[in-house]
Amino acid sequence: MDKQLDSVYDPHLIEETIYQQWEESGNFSPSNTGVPYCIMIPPPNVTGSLHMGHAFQNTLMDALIRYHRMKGRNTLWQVGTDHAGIATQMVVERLLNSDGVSRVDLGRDAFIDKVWQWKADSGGTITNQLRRLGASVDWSRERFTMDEDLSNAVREVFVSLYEDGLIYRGKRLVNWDPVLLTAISDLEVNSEEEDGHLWHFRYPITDSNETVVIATTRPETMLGDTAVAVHPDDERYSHLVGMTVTLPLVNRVIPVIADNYVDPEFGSGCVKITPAHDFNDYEVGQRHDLDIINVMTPQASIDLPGTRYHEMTREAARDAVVADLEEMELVEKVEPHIYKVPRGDRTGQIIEPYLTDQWFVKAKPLAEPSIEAVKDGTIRFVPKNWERTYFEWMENIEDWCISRQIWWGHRVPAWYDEDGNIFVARSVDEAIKQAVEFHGNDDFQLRQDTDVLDTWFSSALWPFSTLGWPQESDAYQTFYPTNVLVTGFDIIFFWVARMIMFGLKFASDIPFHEVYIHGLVRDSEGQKMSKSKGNILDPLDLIDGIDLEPLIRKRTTGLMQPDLAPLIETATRKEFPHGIPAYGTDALRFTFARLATQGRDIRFDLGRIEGYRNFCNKLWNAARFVLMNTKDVAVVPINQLNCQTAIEKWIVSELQHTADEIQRAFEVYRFDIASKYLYEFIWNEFCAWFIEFTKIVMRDSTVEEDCQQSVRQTLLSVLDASVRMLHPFMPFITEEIWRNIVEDRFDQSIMFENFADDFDPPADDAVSEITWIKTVISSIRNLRSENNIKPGERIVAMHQHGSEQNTKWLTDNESLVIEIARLKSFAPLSDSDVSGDTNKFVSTQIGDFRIFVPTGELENLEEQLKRLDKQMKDLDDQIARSRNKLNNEQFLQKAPAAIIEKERSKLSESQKSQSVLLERRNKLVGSQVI
RNA sequence: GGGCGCAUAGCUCAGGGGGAGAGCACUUGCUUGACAUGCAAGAGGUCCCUGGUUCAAUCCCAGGUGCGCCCA
Repeated sequence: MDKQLDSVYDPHLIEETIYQQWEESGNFSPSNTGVPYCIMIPPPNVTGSLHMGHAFQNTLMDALIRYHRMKGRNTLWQVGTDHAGIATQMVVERLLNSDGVSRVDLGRDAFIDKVWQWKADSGGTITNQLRRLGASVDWSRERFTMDEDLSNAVREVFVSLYEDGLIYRGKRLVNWDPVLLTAISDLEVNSEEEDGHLWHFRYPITDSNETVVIATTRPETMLGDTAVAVHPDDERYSHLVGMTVTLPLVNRVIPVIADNYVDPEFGSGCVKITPAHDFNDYEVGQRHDLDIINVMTPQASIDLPGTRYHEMTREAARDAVVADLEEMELVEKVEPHIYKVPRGDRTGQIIEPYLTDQWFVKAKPLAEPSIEAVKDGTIRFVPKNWERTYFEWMENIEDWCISRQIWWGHRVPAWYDEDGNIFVARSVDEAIKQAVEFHGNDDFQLRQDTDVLDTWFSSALWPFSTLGWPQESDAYQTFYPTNVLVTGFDIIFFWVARMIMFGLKFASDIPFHEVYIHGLVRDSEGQKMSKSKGNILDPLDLIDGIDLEPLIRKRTTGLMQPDLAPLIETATRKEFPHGIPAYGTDALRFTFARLATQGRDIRFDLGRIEGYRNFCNKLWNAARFVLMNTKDVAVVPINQLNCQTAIEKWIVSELQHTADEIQRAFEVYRFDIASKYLYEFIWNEFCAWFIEFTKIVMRDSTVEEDCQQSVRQTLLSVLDASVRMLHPFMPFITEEIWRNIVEDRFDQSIMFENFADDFDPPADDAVSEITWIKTVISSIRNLRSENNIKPGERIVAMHQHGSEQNTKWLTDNESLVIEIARLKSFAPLSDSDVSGDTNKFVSTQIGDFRIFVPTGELENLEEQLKRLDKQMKDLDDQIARSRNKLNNEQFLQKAPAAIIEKERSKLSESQKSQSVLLERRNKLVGSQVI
């Protein structure tokens, strides 16, 4: 070994260098040999930075990619970022505002230039963070949704949907963000329950003294009421239907109508109908042909010139309306009331249903084949139950509002003439051509639609636009459809469904064969991580570590609610009293893999990552040991080893078993299982036993040279095979160890090596042999510990009643038992030897094989008796259960023979153990008497 | 109101029709020549409740309770 490995693994020393080497050597690009394997990265928001969800998701994708690359596939992990229209515009606008400039001052073109400039300066944050994670994405193919070719794809799709009648423009109620001044899709609105009130107002019946009580949570909208509605079967009000009400404050005469929408149990059973400001009311209005009266400005203040409410904010208007009605004694009562408040997911502002002209995608015709593709198994969700969520949404799909009244994004490729005629075209020239044709002359002015498209519109094309579509590029031909999409359940609607719809429509095929849905990363309390809660963990802080004070600063600056800062600080001090230590990328990645169970929540706890950092250190030190002891030994694939000893055959067999399980787990996306097998094999078999065994063999001068050499070769080769299998989860440490295994590997990479040297382990009883030897050693250790024999003290142990095979195994592996169990000798014993001086020994039993160990000082006699009694009680219960079963005729008749046989041997084992325990107990009691 | 999910050790979570598992935490003892980020030995569970199917249920089925999420 040329390089001396340090005794503590320090990830910093290797990670960044190794990644640079990988990237510079172009190792992440497709090999162009083998069966294609492709994953599309869910493009992160270009304004964003890496959060725990990204880190988790990208770890899983990288594991898949590296696994398949090592399996010889032609692998592409397509990377890129999303222009994130609203989010990016907000970021840049905020920057401008801090310089005292507004977006409007600047004008559209200049503003967009600013955004591009900002993107060039700081848009690379997240991609650089991906590098720290070790993501083996093909950087040479990096794409951005606003790139020219991707923008072409967007225009192509828009125009062709329009030509197919699947895109239309219409005046509809949409979710309107009064701060951003744009429509947003219903998926971008979150409704949470909040405290409010339910106001009961009396509306006077026209030309009558009677009044009718309506209940509302939003009094200010009454200014736009155009009806009052009751349930058709509600006898309390049936006499009113068909009459009119004179709306107070504005004195509009409006009808009383009957509609099933009304819930007679809610409030007074009588509701006001405001079609311009409520989605349900809008529907009612359509059914009853009601007037639609808009009373608000885009900024959500009242727009009723001539009234005192004009230009009031909605909040002020609410107070004013209530006050005025109170003055008129038309307020029946006010109750506290919890109701759902819709808020924009970007601004947190209350969203207004607002009547505007917008562009929509007609979703149903696109949804149908998309539903079918999942129903018939062309696309599989993993875990499967997410299909229900998908179907639920797809089967009730609403038209998709795709226009946004912002500047940053793909501008709607539609042009209008002065008369409002629409020309949808791939370019302005084409639009002009259409207009000329339409008008028969060129005497017109065209202006392009000022709206841009929803960011998800371009994201929906990601699987094929990044590969070159609409060109029939090589990449597109090779890698489409992609193999698997890895994503969270929170964007099944936003993204997964839409990619399927557009993929089927435009690429004539599904975008991916499988959709692996992972859980969401939460904090150790199970809370969603969010800036406002102050419980964010930055993956890079877990990798590099962070002191407490900077961590607190990070969590408490830039809060939307700064008054929460003290609370956050206290909680942070409590949870991380010493800050966060540096765990390294591999430990973080392995933690994610171990946590990737099929549940919907992933709780992230520092205890876990600490454990897996220790695992890195364990592996590191195991490698150190192996390398120190295998100078001048050649590494070979496992299936070419010629094992000389049982311990080699055993470890190789365990290794292959592990390899089988890991590969099985990878095929079904069980990263938790794959990583668990790796951990168990490396720590509990390779390190805990095999390395210890090899120490004995390598130190034993009586062992023949070629046998020792064989053990060394196996030791090195199993390490080599282990780091290869671990590589998809822990790319850095495995690369470093692998390179150290052979000197001339220093300029190569483990990432192209075989994942596993699959073979069928020979039908050899080495596994039973070594498993038995391990049990013998453990049993002796157990006796030592229970009888307070000092760990370092060499003792004389004896055995009895071993079968011929036991004896042979023991002879063949005597030094292993003697050294590891710290014995002076381990000799057979006759019955007479034992009975002669029973008090001097304690014993235990493996089947018929009995082990005797001389007793140390008998301390804690009481405690030992207690322990024995408990063991005996457990055995009694076990014996009773087995007897019960075996005495049951039905069981003997119907249970499989193997089960019955198992039960019999269980019974006899238990009875034997029982007698041994009894003997030990008698001895203990006897020694007490003496 | 509709849909989905969860309930197993102190904590976080695997598991699976026939002997209850892991990591962390805990107890005890150890500088055993790779590793104290370690070694060894332990303690700890009514597998939420009730009923059903079965020779056999922690697992399958039904109902209940509690918790969570999504959609309206």
